Amino acid sequence: MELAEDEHTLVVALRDAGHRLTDARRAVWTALGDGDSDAHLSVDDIVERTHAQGAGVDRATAYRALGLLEELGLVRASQLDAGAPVQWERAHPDEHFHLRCTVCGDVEHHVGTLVATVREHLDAGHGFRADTVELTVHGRCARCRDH
Amino acid sequence: MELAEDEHTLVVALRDAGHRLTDARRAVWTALGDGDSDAHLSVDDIVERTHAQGAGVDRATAYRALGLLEELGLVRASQLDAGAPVQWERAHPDEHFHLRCTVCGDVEHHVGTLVATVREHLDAGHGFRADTVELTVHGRCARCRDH
DNA sequence: CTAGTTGCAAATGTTTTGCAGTCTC
DNA sequence: GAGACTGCAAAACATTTGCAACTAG
Repeated sequence: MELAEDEHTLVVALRDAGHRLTDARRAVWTALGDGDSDAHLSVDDIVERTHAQGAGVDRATAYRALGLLEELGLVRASQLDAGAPVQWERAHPDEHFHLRCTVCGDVEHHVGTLVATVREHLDAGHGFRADTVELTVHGRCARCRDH
Repeated sequence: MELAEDEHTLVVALRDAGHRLTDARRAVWTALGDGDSDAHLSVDDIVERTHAQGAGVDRATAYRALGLLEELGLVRASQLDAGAPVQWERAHPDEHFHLRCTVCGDVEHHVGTLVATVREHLDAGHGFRADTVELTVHGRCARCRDH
């Protein structure tokens, strides 16, 4: 049931944009949904997971699939660390941003009004129409803050 | 006068941390101060400027110098576009973030209370102690918003 | 003089691209 | 069947590193 719903999202988005549903795209999409949905996966992580699933996808193909899914608004890329490989996650309807703990390395999502606040603030006060708000905070999480 | 003050900042920071003042570091620092101080320069831009100044610095050396100056808090790196080369600017005492116009490509600085607001919000409401807040907004600036 | 720095060249790691074969629609 | 898609290998980038020569303190 969950799987079916997942696939449905993918199928519809691809077809509506005139693209084909292929094993590779399905495998990448599935890999992003595995386990905890908060996962931030590098392209290599994703490729690895597709192999574990039995439908091994090539790295180049994974890059192409992710690029397409990003265009379609199904996935989201973030550069949590400059220089490090880009990390991918399924797009979430709520705007959120990333809290990266520099001690334990954990990445949490933070959903809230903050992004909307930023957007309004800029529109009203600055005439800037925000499309995407990329907010990453590095610091120490509640567990690690006292060392 | 302005140049002398510039250099002073650099000299003091380097010496206090036990590093040497070299032509290469001075050239990189100067390159970042050239022209409009709002410039966001890639490493290649910086190298190019050092050559224009007459004190040509190697790319590897520029990377090393920037890494050091970043540690000393004199410069700041930002990844305005995932995948694109990192861009550098002199550190500014005010916390600010970047507004990137997707039409004209311009990058403006926005100084204000927003970053502090984010920081407080996370500390009070979430127990997260923020060290660095990286906020980049992509959208259309006041000039380009109406196409 | 001596350890910190530099330039050059080569290595690393990520992402992109060209192309012949494959598979979806 | 036609054109979109894939895998493989090679290319293109940004960034880092090893090392011998150089130089600031």
